[in-house]
Amino acid sequence: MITKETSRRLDPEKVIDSALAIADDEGPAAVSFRKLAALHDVTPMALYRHFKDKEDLLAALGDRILADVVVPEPSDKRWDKQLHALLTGFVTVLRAHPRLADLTLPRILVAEPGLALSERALELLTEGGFTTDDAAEVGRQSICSLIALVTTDPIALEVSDPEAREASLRRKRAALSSLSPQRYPLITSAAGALICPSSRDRYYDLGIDLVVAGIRGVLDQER
Amino acid sequence: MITKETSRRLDPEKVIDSALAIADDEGPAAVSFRKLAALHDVTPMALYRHFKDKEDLLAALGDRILADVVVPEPSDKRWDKQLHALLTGFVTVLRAHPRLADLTLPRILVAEPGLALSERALELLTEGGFTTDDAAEVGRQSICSLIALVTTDPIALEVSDPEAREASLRRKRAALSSLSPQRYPLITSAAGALICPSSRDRYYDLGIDLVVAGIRGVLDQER
DNA sequence: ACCTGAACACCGTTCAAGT
DNA sequence: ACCTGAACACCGTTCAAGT
Repeated sequence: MITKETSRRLDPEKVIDSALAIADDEGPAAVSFRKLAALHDVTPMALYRHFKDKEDLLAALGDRILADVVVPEPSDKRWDKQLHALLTGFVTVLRAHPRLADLTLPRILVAEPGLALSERALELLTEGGFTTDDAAEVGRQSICSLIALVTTDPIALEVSDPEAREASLRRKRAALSSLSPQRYPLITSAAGALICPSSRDRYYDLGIDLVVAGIRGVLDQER
Repeated sequence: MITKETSRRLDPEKVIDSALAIADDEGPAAVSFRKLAALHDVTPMALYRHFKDKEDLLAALGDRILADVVVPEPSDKRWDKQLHALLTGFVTVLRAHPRLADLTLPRILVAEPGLALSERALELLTEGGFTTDDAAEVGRQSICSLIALVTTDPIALEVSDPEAREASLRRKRAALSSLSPQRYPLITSAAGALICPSSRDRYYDLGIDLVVAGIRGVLDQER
């Protein structure tokens, strides 16, 4: 909920609260200093005391999201199982803010929970057999893939505007169903799955499985 | 290059040329109807004859990029080798416009070369053993991962502004080197690889390998 | 059909000034 | 230290009008 603040002093954490609410609802582009200022009964310029510029404000949103990351305790399970659990936890955090997952990428090696996640991922990857440098590159790309998974979640998008969502789905369906089944037999027969996966949990399970299986795969083929 | 147009009639294809040049140089956000209008000696509103709104203009950029996609002829090689080649071709096209790779996602099932690519990918995935629906979901996520690979290419970003790039790298390096090696031993020792991979070709080879290995992996574990 | 002109409702950000 | 006010240089888009 976006509620109007009426306290005397401007609290940057409360500004971030508002910004997060707006961004969740209408996307990061809808966040503006002017809107936030009005919400907090202050001049737009007052915000520049606490945020260097808009990029800095969005970075604060990324940090806020990453604050929810928890790193599971090491267990006796195989390294790849533990990595799977670690990445699943990361994705769960991102899923709370589908339109904002991107904001976390530039903050992962800055915000503390991002660092803890990264360090643990590198531990598990080296335990699996990667060199430190290879672990770094593989880990980096895995994080990017998982962020993309959430960002392009075809179900979550525009939850706040269900009619726009329905309209968008109908448009896509119409476009695909107008294709020639002779020329595109597989696309037309898989139209449903291409537009929108059957289950959201299945979508995420598959996405995470693909990432972890890819990691195991490149490890095997390098030996 | 962004050059000024002086023809009588407004040619939408030439507007797209300019828009692509601006977007490549300064990012999609820097593309504006007003700038394009000035470039073509026309009122901003004149562009609305040819583009419904800004989203429509960016969609045209996505289509323009996808126009370069070529689908390799079927060969006798294994399905996964052929898929690897198909996806490598796709990534090569995207790499020509690192900041714009995102624009292609909503156009893949609309623009003809995107459809041809998708149909061929589904053929190869079903040949590998996926059901049509699973092939659709796996293909979808692979495309998303590869787009993310290009979008987050740590080397390509801000090529137009090399000093900003250097400054950004220096800032990241400073941030990582200020971390405690006791608390983050792997991050600090892998700092170089985390900030910027050694080789660009290696970066892309690894990214594509991860995707294809992931596909093979989930296929095996489902049997 | 194709383009113009003026206007509306927004932006981020700088600068100088107030308390 | 913290906030204001006015201004600058932008945006996308609507509407009514011109040829």
